[in-house]
Amino acid sequence: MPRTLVKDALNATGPMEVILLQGWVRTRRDAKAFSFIELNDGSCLKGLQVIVDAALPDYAHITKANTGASVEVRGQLVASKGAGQKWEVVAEKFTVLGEADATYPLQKKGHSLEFLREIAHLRPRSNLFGAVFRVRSRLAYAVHQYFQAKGFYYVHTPIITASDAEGAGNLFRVTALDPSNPPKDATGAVDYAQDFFGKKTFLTVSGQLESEIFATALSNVYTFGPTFRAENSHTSRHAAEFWMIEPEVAFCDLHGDMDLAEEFVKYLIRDAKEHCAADLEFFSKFVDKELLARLDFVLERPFQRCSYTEAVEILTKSGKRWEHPVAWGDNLQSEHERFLTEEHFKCPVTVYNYPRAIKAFYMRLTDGDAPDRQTVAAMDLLVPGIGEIIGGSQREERLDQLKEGMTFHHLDEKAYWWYLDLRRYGSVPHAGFGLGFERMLMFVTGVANIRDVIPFARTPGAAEF
RNA sequence: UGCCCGGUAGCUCAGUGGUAGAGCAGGUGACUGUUAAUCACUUGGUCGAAGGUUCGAUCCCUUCCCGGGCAGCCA
Repeated sequence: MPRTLVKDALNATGPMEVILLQGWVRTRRDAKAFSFIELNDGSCLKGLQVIVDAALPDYAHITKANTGASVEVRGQLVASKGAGQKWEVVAEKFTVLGEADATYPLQKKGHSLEFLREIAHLRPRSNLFGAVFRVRSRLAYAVHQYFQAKGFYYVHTPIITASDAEGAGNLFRVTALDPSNPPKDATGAVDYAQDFFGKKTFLTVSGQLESEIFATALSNVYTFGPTFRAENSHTSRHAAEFWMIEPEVAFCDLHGDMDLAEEFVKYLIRDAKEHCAADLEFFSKFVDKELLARLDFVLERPFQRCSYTEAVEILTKSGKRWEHPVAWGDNLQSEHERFLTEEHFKCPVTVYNYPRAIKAFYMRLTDGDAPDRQTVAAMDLLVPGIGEIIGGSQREERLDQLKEGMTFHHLDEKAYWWYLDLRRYGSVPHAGFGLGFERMLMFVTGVANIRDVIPFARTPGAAEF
């Protein structure tokens, strides 16, 4: 007999004569003549109440059906006599498949997130993490739906890369050399020419440069994959391994890029609201009371846009005392970004046209800037509570300007010969951005720590599981 | 990497210079169409580790380990 998921049983339109359920016991309440079991199989947040009558031959096993035990129930789906649920199952056959003794760490009470992180192999069985990872799955799907429906092609950019100077943080080295006895060259340095790839290689920090190759062939492309940064970051919004979505669009300028970013973010929020309503309600109740109101608010209005120069003016005139002074040419600090999105605009803000010196070499030089206020067509999307969720730019499509940019940033043209070739042959204006998938999840779920929206977080000093 | 906070029962925490307590969980019993059930009783601790100060340290000091927050780096 086929198994019925709890989700489908709860959505039943009428009683059912016989139904098979398999899942895990969340809690058991014993009465004199029968027991109540709350059965959860992860298919949805809610569990299904099972009634096991003491007259059943299987009732002897009921004491083994503790919180955490896996069980199988065959029985009748009937309208519940109790309040709190529409349907319940009256067991006819009840089997404990896998016991869980008193050492089972998940109790029928709230646990701290820190504790749950230490038991990352069991935390998906909790309400909160079940909900988080259902939303994560749904949004990953929505990413593909969004881009595929818009005619974007999905490109798999390499995980192992030889580009080591993209300016996006420290890289993890990939090597097959024996670390205790590496080959040396004439100068005594490690000879990577003898390594697996014949050169230094790293885990990717971004698929952007490669996706530009495909954008200048397939027009509209996106990547969605793991990204690695060997930064020693101890914050609630940084991980060493995270997933990033990077669309790259040919024949697109910075404004088209910002439009796309805004539409995409709103699409994901709308999709989660539509397909993960129960899970979002749970977050709204137990994680962040203002979550649903904030998501609605964000959906309803256009994101604010302001140039870096305007942002500096706003910050300067705010009358606020900044820990880090505000000056044109300096990077916006967290406190500045938070002020813009949380206090000044009180909504997501896209800041664009940043000073050239603080941005990457591949960003397009803005025409007509004063010589001492040179900017590039970069944009950051800032959201309340998290800060930067998207970073993007229009890419420099003009060969001479790109070369000049590389000189400006002290990069070696030779290492980027293929990247320059894209500007030599049929170059087109193009733009793209990177959305941190986990940061998006944090925004949608209200979960405040990035370690709690990724199944197995990799952070400095932590690679368990 | 810098600054700050924390580590006491399985979990969440309180506490004191004289070697410890609560709630929940676990166990036993009672009771109940219950629903984080309820009530009674009960088991349970090298107070993160190592040094030091002290007659005596879980408490004070130092170092280390671990967790967390903020900043920088960014997504």
